[in-house]
Amino acid sequence: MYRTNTCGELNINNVGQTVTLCGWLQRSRDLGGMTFIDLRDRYGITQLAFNMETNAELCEKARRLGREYVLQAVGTVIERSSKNSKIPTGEIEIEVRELNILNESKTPPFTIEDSSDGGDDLRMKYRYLDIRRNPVRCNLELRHRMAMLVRNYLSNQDFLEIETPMLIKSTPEGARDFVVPSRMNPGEFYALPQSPQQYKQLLMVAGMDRYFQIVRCFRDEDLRADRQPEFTQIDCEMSFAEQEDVLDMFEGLAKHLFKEVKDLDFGAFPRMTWHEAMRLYGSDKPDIRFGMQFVELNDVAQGRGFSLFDGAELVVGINAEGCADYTRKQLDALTDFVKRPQVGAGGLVYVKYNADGSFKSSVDKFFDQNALHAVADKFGAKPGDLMLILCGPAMKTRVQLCSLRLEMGGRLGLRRPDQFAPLWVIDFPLLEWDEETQRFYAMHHPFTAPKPEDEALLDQPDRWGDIRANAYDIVINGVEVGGGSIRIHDRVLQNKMFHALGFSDEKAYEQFGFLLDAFSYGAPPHAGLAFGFDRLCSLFGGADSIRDFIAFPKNNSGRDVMSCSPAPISQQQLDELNICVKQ
RNA sequence: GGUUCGGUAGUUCAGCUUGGUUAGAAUACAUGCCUGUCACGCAUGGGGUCGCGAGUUCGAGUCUCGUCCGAACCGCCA
Repeated sequence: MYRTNTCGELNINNVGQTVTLCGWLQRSRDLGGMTFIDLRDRYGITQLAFNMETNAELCEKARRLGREYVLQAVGTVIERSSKNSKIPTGEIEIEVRELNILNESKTPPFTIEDSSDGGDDLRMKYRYLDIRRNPVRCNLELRHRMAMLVRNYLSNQDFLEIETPMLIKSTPEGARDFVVPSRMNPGEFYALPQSPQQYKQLLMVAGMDRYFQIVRCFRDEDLRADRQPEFTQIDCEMSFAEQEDVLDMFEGLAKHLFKEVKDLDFGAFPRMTWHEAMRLYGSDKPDIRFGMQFVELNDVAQGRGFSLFDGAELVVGINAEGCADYTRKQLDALTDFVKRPQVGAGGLVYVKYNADGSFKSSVDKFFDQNALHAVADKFGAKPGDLMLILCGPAMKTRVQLCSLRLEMGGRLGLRRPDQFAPLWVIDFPLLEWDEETQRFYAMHHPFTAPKPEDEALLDQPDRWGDIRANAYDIVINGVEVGGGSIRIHDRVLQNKMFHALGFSDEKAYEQFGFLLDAFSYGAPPHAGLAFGFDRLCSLFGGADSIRDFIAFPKNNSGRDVMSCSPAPISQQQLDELNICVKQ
């Protein structure tokens, strides 16, 4: 037997016991006459004590060991003469009588400590060392715990976890597919699933009326801090369910997680239509931990001779409470922020509501004090507030102001990671016009059902952009953590949808024939939702990046810097696959 | 495809604005001393292709251009 106990569990009650511990050498302190070793495993740290007087040979052995050596120590649990209140095992130590070196270690390239001195790149290259660190280990433990909670919750609600294939057919809609060549079928390719969408709908046709799967999904698109080419979804589908049933069920799941993990209780999650979210926050995933809602100013801002305002489709702003004392330098920094290419605004108009009740703005030439007062009233601003205003094409300007709002929220400390503000965004548009290809695309996916009251608009091509979908996203702290929709189960409606997307009957059948066939054999009404599990974990873990909630993530360029993949394959492999690589 | 920031000791960084002697700090590492440490302490020591390439210059870590790598973001992500 390698060990009798872990390095995290022994305390004053175990004094006198003989134990065997295994772990890694975290740090050793050689005081000359005695040596202490902190032995670490994933459960904690226990101090090993060696004394020159009682066992000189063993003490000599202990002082020669290096960091991250793998050790096995046999000894007696004794009470420390000087205790350490900072760790759970701090009242005891092990008086070692036998010490075995299970393995040596090179000095690691960065310190295995909570605040490592290692940069991201280095940590990823030696990820197996990085995971020894508490913060990363805790993230992975959190992920495990949340996965268990999800499985238990859904299982208790009669959901079955059913695996779906990883090698599937490529579809042109949506994200780029990762493709896998088929050796036995020269010139043909599988795709890795972007989500198990069609299979879970087939499972509904198959009568498995409540399905879920914690499943890996793949999208060949550029990465971000919250986007990896392979990521994990909690993928769910229900038959005989209306939108209300789905929202209830998964709001329940979210609440269950909040309760179990964070001990937080929530009432009903607020709901906001997509149009409202865009109008008030300029985003379909608003961060409602703080207010600072958009105020539209066309009526008070236009007609005063300021051509930028007068010519704009929309004049819209936010009120930053208590920021009237912003200096010229701070205002310039905000202007620079909105003028960055990533935001793309032409400029920023400010109105300071000074503490003495007077106004100072960047448009004083066009707006007298009364006019500025009218603007301030529109915002409901108080003395001491700072109003920030953008103008231009409506949607574009809203999106720009959204960036500014989030920036201000960040500067003012209003986006606290320990605070959670969930909501549902509902009634998404069904179709989205794409300028580049001059056609409509499904905003969610081609099987999303329109709202029944908007269905008739599918017969009026000029109104396609106005059709609302029975689609919904769950948003927490400005993060889209999940989304879903009512699916189309009616063949006629599905055909209209394909028609709107510019699919001929033949093309639609070629792409989705198996699903359409299935739908002709008694498809039940069904609906579903998928959570981004990595995002959910990072949100609960209080981090902006999902990378440290994935054991072995890819870097910005989609590379695994540890294994050095992707990598070329041999000519023999290429030949077998009938693939010719362009030089 | 684009924008921004970064690349200097094993590691994290300073130095670059204003080019000029032997490129520093902390930490890690090594050696020695030290019997109650727990970020132990003290002393000594080794450790550098300043990402790479070209250019400007008497002289480049420092300035210019290119390139590679990393990070954040825009595009993209049904």
